[in-house]
Amino acid sequence: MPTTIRDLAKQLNLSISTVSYALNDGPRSVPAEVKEKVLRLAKELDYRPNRIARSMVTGRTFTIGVVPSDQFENFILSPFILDCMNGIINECEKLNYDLLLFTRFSANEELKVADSISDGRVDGLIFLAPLLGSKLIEIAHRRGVPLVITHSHHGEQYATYTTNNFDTVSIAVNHLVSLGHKRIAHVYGKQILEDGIERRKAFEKLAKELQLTSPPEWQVPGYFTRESGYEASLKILKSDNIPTAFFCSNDEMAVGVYQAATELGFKIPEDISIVGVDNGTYGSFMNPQLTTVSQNLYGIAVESVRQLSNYIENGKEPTSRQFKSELVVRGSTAALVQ
Amino acid sequence: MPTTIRDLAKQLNLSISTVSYALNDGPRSVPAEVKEKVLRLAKELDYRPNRIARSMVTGRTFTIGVVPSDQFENFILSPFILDCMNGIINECEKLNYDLLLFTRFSANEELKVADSISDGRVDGLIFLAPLLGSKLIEIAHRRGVPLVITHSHHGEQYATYTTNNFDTVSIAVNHLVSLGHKRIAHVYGKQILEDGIERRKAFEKLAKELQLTSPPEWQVPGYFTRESGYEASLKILKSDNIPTAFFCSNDEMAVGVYQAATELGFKIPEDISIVGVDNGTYGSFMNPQLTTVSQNLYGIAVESVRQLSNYIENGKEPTSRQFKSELVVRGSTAALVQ
DNA sequence: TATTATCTGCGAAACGTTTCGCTTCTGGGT
DNA sequence: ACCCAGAAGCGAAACGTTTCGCAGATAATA
Repeated sequence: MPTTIRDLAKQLNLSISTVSYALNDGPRSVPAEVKEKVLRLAKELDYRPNRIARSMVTGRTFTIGVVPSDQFENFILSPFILDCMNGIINECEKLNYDLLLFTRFSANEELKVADSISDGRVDGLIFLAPLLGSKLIEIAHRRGVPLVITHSHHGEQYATYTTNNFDTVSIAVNHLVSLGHKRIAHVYGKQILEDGIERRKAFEKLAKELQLTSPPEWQVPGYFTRESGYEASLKILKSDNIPTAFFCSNDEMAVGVYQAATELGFKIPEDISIVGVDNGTYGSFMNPQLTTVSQNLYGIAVESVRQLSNYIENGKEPTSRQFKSELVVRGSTAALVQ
Repeated sequence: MPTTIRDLAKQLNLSISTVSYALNDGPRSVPAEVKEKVLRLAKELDYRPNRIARSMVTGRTFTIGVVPSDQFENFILSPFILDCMNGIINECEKLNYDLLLFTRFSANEELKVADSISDGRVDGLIFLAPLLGSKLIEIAHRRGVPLVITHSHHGEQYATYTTNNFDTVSIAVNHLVSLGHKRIAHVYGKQILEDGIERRKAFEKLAKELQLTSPPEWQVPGYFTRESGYEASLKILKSDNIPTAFFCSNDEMAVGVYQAATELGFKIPEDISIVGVDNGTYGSFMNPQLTTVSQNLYGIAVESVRQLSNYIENGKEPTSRQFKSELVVRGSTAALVQ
């Protein structure tokens, strides 16, 4: 059995409270020699406070919970999630939080998950790009768990950290247009995620405004995964009506388009230009490197942790923020040659 | 304030213990109607047991801690770590554990980290490819925390889940040799990780045995990162003595070599063959796709979680296992044409 | 009928902390 | 000499559970 504070008190003929004050440097003072005695014995007996017991009385756990969106197997493999996680982890390290990763996110156990995320183990929650219909947020909120949301809104009452999807798409499409492209296909993402829906709408709007050639059969559904990008673009590329450029709602799908295009003998960017969204790590691995719209996933993650922490520690209400997207021109886009 | 078991007991004029038995279906029986009454009120008042309090008395947290190796910034971005984490997460979900990700892994705080990982918040620990000199394992072990180690040994007394590095390297090198390559460079990995050291030794041994041409200036140091692979290979590729193939101690560095080679106008695999290790997700994104030695990172992760869990739940001592590596031939290697 | 088992249910201890209220002692200021 | 502030220290409550030991009632066994 590990040493407890009681063991220390007994061996030193001190009360538990005095030992506690000595160990924690407060909230009451103890004479220097007593403190020293206590610390020495603590070290000798390899004492370390039981965090569970401490949490029990203080109500604090110094742990932040990360809730991935449900129905999202292997979510950690998604470069999008990855960059988010990286920001969260690094900022948590700075602010001295550990991270609890909830694993039971299967769709059919929503209530169990709801209990799991609000059972006192965390000081606050970060919802990572939650699905649109998810009730978890509302439940956690009602139960008084501090929370912030990244990459989605879910109502005015929540603090959200997002980008403006219309701007994002606009940046990508205008880049293509400025290179002379008018015939642009869109591989859109999951339609149960805010980003997926909004970007699709944005592209439709822009296509009209900019008078692009982009018939319905060039609007193809992906699921924000490489495979889906591959499948979706394959259909278009095998048809007899081929666009000169692809706008992909995220980088992963863009990678799939690369693959499809390359397999069919198209050269990137000579035959086909491709733009993605996210500026994930993968993109720069490609050859040619992927042109993309950077979402500052890292910064968004950092900010959401900061605000959550500030609420937990100081009660300062987190305020929503929308981040700017930014064009990252690399090798997968080129001027159209007629 | 959330509803407590005491609230339920008071409202129902029952004792706390009876309510507890009703809620937990044991360890003592309660009449059906009482149980129903309790469950109904529990639902009505949105009662959910405080997990901290439960842990306090049971000593169980149903949480497994993941300890990344120290001095490893942005570790989650490493595809190697990623695949490990993915296996861990998925298996934890199956076995109903949540995951605590320790964040304070800065080198200069080893003792703090040591306390952090052994303060009662987890039922067991997984050490993810720990550094060779790390004292954390020994400390945690001494303190009685159940633990397993992946991708490293650290002494007979620990349960470890690894691959045979000599075999791994041998598979890669023999593949190259079978294609006619004799002039092979090696971008080796971090020399504070067991994998880095062992693979380097293995390559040296094999180079001798197979009478390869691989002068010292072709043994270049990388740090298991893409950047380091790029830098390391650049030197070789810019010299006037160019190998026909590169063996890279992991996929990430191989990606760096791709980049360097491509920039300098070498064609893969026509001019230069490249083999990596790990079979990480990235490799299949490359063009041509990377030939690699698969390490079954996922399986290793799954097994380590299983064994750890089996020890926690049933006291069954975890037993070390060594996993087989496997050649995955893709597009980055080709027969040597002279 | 007497004895023993089973069912109900309660009270209280225990887990390991933090912290409040209280008492006693010391020393400085009038 | 007296008062009061502050220091030093102790005991106990509190956090919210689980579970043990007991006791009384009811049912089963001989």
